[in-house]
Amino acid sequence: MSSIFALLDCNNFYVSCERLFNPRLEGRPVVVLSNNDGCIIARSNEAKALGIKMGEPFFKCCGLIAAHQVQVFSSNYPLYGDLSQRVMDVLCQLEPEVEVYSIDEAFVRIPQAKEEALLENGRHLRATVKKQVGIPVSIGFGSTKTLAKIANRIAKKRPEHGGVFALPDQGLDALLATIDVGDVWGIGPRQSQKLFACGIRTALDLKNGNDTWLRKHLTVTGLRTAMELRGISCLPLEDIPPPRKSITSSRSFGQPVTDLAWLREALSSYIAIAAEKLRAEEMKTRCVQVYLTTNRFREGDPQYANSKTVTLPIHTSSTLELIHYGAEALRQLFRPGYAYQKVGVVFMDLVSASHAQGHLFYAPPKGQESLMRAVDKINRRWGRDTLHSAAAGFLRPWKHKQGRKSPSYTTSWNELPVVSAPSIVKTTGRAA
DNA sequence: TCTGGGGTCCTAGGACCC
DNA sequence: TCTGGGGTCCTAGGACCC
Repeated sequence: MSSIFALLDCNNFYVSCERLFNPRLEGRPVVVLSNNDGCIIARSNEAKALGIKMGEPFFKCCGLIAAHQVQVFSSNYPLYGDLSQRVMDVLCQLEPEVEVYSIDEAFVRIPQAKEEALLENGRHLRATVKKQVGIPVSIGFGSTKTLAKIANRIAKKRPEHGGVFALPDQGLDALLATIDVGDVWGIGPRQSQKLFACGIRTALDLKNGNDTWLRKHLTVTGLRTAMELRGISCLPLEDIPPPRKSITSSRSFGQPVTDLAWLREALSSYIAIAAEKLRAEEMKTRCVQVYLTTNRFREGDPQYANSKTVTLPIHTSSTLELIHYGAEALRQLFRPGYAYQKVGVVFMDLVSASHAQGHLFYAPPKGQESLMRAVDKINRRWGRDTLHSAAAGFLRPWKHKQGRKSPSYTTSWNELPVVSAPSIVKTTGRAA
């Protein structure tokens, strides 16, 4: 029996998370910034209406933001991650076949049904998430993932549908003719430009494109997208996430760094973050890539960017071992006389911890695994960085900016929201 | 002054093999 | 006059996603 895909997408997710604990933000323009308070990565509808663009550098729209009293927040991933989990939990309780696609999106596979039944189901999901978590979502239905994406877009952009929309069988082409080809999932700016130049301007044009031409100019992924627009499902629901292939950790510095010792500190702390994730997923790595780069936007400055990959004797998940190899790679990469903007680490060649190969002639340092288990346990209980490698430093002058972060309301005991009823209780705590 | 971070997939081209 | 064909594996770079 054929099935239908639904895409559930949280509206302006990070902004909605901020509003949940700060209702005064309702109806006002709000934006959330990327790490290091660099770019705009989430906007309320009011902020979008002001013309603030996604991905725009913060410093470029400061004027607009001040003039309209736009509320600005640093990103608060512990909060967003926790609320995302709650949304997905609700969804999984209501639907058996769910693929969590990103922090704010999930695909659901449901049996084929009449349009009105789909819409009814969607309205129920939407109301339940709103009631139990408080986050507004939009839901779109289509016969493939790509079509569900388009339906979701229509649900979000056209308020008359009340946040839920199902693509009809009749008149689908007329709808696709209203969608820019660049707004189709999988068609990015480069391909969009190429397609436009060749007269393919809408989703309908792409759907009707010539297969040989599409294969040649957009590769198999582009052809797959066209097939999906025709209602031929090429992208299955991945309700069991495939094993992860790499883990990255990197940050831009709050200010340029020239000194190898500071770079090593920063790198060590990023390695610690990535290694913690590695252990949390019960995996090990044998391949560590370190990279560093100067600020490419400062065209007058001398530029340098490079990376080095080292292969370890055997797989490991020990922060200390990984820092050891990472630091050596960094030492080889480092060139004096540059103002560095970022270092980062990538773990590749990941295997499940229980399937890691041993080595006939190499014995890993003893006691690392139990040490790391203890460190993780302490940090889970008392907060990240309660216990960390000395290599990751203490002063951390390189640390990124995060000047406008809201509290971690739902994940830190010290930052719980405080609700007060002034006529009854005089609060002594910090106001929420 | 100030421009994010973390992923995946695909292809072309080189190295190497028989 | 005349220099094969077919295959695998690896990597760097590009494109896309949120």
